[in-house]
Amino acid sequence: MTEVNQDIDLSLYINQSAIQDLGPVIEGVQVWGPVTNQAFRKTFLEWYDKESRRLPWRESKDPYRIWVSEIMLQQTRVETVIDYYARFLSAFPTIKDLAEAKEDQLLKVWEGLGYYSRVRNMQVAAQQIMNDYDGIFPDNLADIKKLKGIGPYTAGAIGSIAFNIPVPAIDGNAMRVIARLFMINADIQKPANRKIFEAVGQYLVDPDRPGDFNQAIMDLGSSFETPKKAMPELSPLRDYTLATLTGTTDTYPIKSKKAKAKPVYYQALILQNAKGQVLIEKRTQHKLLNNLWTAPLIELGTKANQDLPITEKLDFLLAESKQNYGISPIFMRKEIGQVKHVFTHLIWHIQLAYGQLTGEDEQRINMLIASGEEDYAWVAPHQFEDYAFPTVQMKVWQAYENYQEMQKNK
DNA sequence: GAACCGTGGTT
DNA sequence: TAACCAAGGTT
Repeated sequence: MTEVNQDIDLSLYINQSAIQDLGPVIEGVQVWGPVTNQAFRKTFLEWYDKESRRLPWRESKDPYRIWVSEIMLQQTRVETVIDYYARFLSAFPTIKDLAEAKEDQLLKVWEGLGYYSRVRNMQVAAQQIMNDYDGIFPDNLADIKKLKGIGPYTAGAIGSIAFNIPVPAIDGNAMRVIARLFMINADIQKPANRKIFEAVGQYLVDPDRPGDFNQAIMDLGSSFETPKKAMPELSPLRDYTLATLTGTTDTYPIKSKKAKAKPVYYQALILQNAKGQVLIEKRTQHKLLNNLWTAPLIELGTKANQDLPITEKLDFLLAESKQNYGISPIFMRKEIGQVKHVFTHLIWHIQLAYGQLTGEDEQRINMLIASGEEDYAWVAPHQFEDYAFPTVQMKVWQAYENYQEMQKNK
């Protein structure tokens, strides 16, 4: 089989770098030998001991705390996580608290952090721990991997950090660092290629200090070995990193492009009752933003039927609100603003329409709410603490507020 | 295995 | 500004 890093002949660098011996070929990757590996770990961990970042979740080895931090950090920046981390632990200090919490409360604490299934899965896992492991976080990799929301990376991270299990934690940082170490020509976007990095990572990881080793990779990946504008010549591993030795840092890792986000068009209904409260709806039965609250949304499709004249569009809205909500606002006179929100794979374009409800409409809605079967609620502006809103809805509130300000100034 | 699932910062 | 990116996992 052709080597994945055939572009480079490692043997040429022996004694021309920190590489001293040749090792095995692992998943097609020619790596350095045991002598170099020992020196590499020593250099790396000495750097980590001196230069590691001080982060809240590094103050404790409590597996629960490590777990919470690892879930929050998935696809999320360190600076963003810090505040959420403190608030989450304050709201749910133990696994038991998490297992017994109400979902609405969970989502409220997670509000704005995104990828909301993370916190739902975490609660399921907390319940698994209560039921299957007597409330004690499992201390072996096989059981850790059984927990909902914990995949190969997170299992490795928790296992190595909290329990000193000698395994790698292969995330984006690790794949980038390892790809540059050995000039690995494998597309890190393809799931099948992750086994290459796991195998090489397993070879590299320090068996005595796996947690520190894995966190050292995180720190390196966020300092000198960043995706863009890397400063490889300042890295403690510069003499071990083949991409640095050959000036090819920007070539690695190889990564194919993702699909572009597609537009979807919506109308948001800002429906006011006599008290000036606005109707909101819980997104049950959805996958995106499930169980979070938004203004009633009417999907118009993937094409802007923006070409419709306003009057026709508003007639359409009246028909839709009658059909979807059983109501006919006495006036839905115009579009009062617009919101654009970008998700990973979707772009929402939302037009806001304002309507005042008749007493009859309001009564009908109130009966729905009182019956407990429909997920509607009235909220006063700036009195939102009881409901979890996604960021897109916060933008809708902002647009509505802007409209009200404009009216006031007229 | 590809598509899905959020948000905010950087380039 | 559009594209890319960040300590991924589930379906």
